[in-house]
Amino acid sequence: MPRYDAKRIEAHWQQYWETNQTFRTKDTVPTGDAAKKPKLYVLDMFPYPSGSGLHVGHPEGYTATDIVCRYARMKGKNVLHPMGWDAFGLPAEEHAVKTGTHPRETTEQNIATFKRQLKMLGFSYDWTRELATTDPDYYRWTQWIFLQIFDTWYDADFVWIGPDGVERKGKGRPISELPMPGDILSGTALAAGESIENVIRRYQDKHRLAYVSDAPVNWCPALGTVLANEEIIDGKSERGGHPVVRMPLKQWMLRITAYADRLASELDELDWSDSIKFMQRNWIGRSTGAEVDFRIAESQASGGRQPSGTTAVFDIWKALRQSTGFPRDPESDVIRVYTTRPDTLFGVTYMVLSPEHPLVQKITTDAQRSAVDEYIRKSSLKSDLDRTDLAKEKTGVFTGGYAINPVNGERVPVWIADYVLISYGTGAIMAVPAHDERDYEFAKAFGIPITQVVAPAPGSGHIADLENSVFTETGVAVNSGKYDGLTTADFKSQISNHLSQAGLGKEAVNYRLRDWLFSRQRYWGEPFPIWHELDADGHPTGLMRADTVESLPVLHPHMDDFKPTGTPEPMLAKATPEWLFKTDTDGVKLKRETNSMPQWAGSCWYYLRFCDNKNSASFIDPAKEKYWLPVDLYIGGAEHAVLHLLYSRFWHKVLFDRGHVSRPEPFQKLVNQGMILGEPDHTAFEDIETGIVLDPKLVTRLEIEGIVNYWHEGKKVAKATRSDSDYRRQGDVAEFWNSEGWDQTVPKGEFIKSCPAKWVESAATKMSKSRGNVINPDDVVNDYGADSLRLYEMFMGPLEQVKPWQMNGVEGVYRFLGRVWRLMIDDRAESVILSAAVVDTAPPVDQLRILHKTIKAVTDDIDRLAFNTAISRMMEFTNFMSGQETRIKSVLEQFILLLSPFAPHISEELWLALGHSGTLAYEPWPSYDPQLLVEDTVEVPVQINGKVRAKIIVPANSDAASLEAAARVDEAVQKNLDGKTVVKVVAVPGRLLNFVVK
RNA sequence: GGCCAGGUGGCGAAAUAGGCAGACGCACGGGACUUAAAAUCCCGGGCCCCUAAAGGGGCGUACGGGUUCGAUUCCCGUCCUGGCUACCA
Repeated sequence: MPRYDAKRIEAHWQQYWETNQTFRTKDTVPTGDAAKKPKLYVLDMFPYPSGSGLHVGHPEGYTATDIVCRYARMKGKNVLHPMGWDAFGLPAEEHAVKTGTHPRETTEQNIATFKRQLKMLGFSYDWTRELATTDPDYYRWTQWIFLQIFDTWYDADFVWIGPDGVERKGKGRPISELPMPGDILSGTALAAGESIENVIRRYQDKHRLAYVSDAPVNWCPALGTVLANEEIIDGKSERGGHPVVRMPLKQWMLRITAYADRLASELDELDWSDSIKFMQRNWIGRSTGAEVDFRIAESQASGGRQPSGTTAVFDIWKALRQSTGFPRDPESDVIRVYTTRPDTLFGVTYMVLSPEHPLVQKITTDAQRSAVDEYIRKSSLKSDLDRTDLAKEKTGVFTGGYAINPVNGERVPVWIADYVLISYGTGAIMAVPAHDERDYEFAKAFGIPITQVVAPAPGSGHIADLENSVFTETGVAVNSGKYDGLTTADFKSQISNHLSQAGLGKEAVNYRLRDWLFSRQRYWGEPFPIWHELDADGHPTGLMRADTVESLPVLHPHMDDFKPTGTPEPMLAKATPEWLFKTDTDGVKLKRETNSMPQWAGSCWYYLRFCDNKNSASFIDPAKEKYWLPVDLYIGGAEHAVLHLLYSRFWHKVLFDRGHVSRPEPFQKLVNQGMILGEPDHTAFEDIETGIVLDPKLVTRLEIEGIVNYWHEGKKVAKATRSDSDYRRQGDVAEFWNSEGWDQTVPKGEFIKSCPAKWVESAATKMSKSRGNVINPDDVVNDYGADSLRLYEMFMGPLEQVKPWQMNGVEGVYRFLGRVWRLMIDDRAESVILSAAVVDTAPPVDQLRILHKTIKAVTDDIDRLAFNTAISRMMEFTNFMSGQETRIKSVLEQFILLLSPFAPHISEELWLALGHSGTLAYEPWPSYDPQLLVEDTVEVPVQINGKVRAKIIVPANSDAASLEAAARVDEAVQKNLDGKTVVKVVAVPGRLLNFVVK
């Protein structure tokens, strides 16, 4: 009983916090004096409640935020710290396919497990704000936000002043404000049998931020759904690693590309790590360059070469081009390319169309047609994986066609090759083998000429050796007619101007980011609040109607059979006709959209709902949004650095443009915790003869008379180790225990002579079920308690760093808590009573001093999120106090307050034992007296030529002269200075003294 | 291949406006308590050399250079590890 009993203490205080609603945040926006309290919104990335329960990686970030929140409450802040569940997703549905259990049931069970585990760790969440993305009350508003996006178009030219006073361009605006082109207004766009209203609706549908597209998508048969580009890695599904095929399907897309510029540029104002910002910018992949038109040569038969050189080229072209000017139909007689290096136009020696390019058929000559068709067929069969595998070998086929280089009139051959992607830029490139790596490889492979047009800038140290390597640096133009001698930068801006004046090209911006494929074919996702109109025969007309806000949420239909359809037909298409069809008030027949939303949808806006999770009239009360947003601190894994954070920022910006939220960015400060790796396994053996690493699971351990022998498939492979009692290492040699004692030292990497296997030390790796190295938080809490788990995860190392688990480390912090306990509790008494060493008198200066040092250090460290060093400072305090005969109660009290954010349960218990009642959660955070941090005397190292030769104790405020004087009388210093000439003395008062001698 | 982050004892790590390298913890060794063990408490420790010991000397923050009175910290080059990204024109 009087010993530190984590289990009893933790159960008691968790009960106390729950009964007293200790961490409930007031549901109203504070007014009057309360409004003067600063607010702090601290958010964890909410977990997907998987069937396997909490992983030790989860509490890492959650403990960090919990420390910040508990600290902030004591600092007098109004804290919002919620938790919820990202609960839609495939696993529950896959489970339903296997067992017939409804996904909702599985989800609810998993949530219950997660919730129990989180409560067991004593996090100070306001559980009244709990939400799950699968709650109809929640996804009602997910559907509502979708309708907002559906109702919005992007006006790229709209100029407006942001809330920060900065002028911005481009804004999402209501679809009703979309300007109509002249032919619609004049009625000339009217097709036979179609009303003008429908023509307008079709035009609007094309411009919505949520639109239906027929483009090729990634269909994953194994998962029974299409996947976003972002969900595919090396041509396989991110989830499960299943193959993916590309096929054209009608799918919902969100026009995230419209926001690409703002998503990139508005990162600047955020307090995120550079690497995350970099990854987001990289993903958006903005590049600037030019689009240039190459006219297709009139006839392949005409051998008449256009005059070479730059003479009047632009004039010739002006005459040739049609009067429509540059922005014209790219499928006519020009090949439009995108390039970031318009300065290399004179170096174009061929062009490449992607195999899917619409001009391929038109340009291909009869002689080449069969070869071209064969190449197209082959590349369409290639999965993305094959394309990556063959990345080194360039392939392609000549079409037989030629195009005219607009700057010099040269005829250049047009090829097709799958290294040019239809989905980026214009799907066609001008190839400059001299100055582009890929073009260089291709030209070398097919014997295409290489023309140098950029020379290294004088003095740059670069050389251009085009026989053997490509030159991609910037430099000075050569072989470029009148542009010769211009630097790359000057050339770029001049040529862009000239091209655009001549109507041959224009400056252009391209993004790597593609529009977001937003539909899935699964059951367990939000249904779309959209209906498709049907004509009298029951065929879709292509026109859509949105559900009214009042009719939300669109609930899932009841289904007993969760087997995928095996085709791209969505699961919801198997619903009953009652769910699928209705006749609208105007008599039009409607069919429901049967796709569902991807898992990302719910997580795009949950941080908003936490502020106001019971609101049935609106997704969030604007006053609450204004008060709580932005999230002040957002902590989660780096795996969400790109997708989740990009998607939710996009949604937030749409909501902002439409006036539903007051700021353009949701997450002010973002921190990514580093992954916790599995404990390195010391039992691994490599067969000396074959070099094969043996599966530790197949190695049997047999202990005879203190010697551990290992057997693998009937063969003795090694003896010794796992436990440290029979293995030890000193420097580069290992020693093994055998019957004679410690064996002779053996060089590292070898093993005991008689053993046909050598020792292999395995590195720490990701925790995974297959490796069997998953640590279950339940076990840790059971053995050591929640406070120890929390403390250990914070003590392991810097929050953002990847670090391996070591169960011994938990033991260490557990011992620390035991020491703290015994510092003040009499552990031989029957009940929890203060130890006799604790006295309530005025503290001696040394106890006071270390207390105030600790207060400062811990406070600063929490502010920096440097929890590992904060804990080590508290350990130092404890070590010091353990050695004190009497410990002053007031000192211990202040210390307990410092400890409480880290180890709240034991702290509450000790606070109570120290004579307080109730919780310490809102006690004022200790402050320190700077006077007490100043020592009277300091020890200063004395260096001779940079080497420490002595240490002197001097008054803390000694100046340079008195430092030197004190050092010169020191015996060791004198000895070292003897017979030498002091050339120079460097004195840093309070820190160091250095004699430079000869 | 490109970009980013990092390389410090047996291990996790600490210390950078350039100033005593290795705090704190683990593991290890020695001791105390105990019939014994566990628990707890105390002491030790980067490596190498000299010394019986006290003590002293040398080398040390991946490697090679540089700047400086002084470099784990700044600069240049090399090697290695982790992460992201991979034909984005």
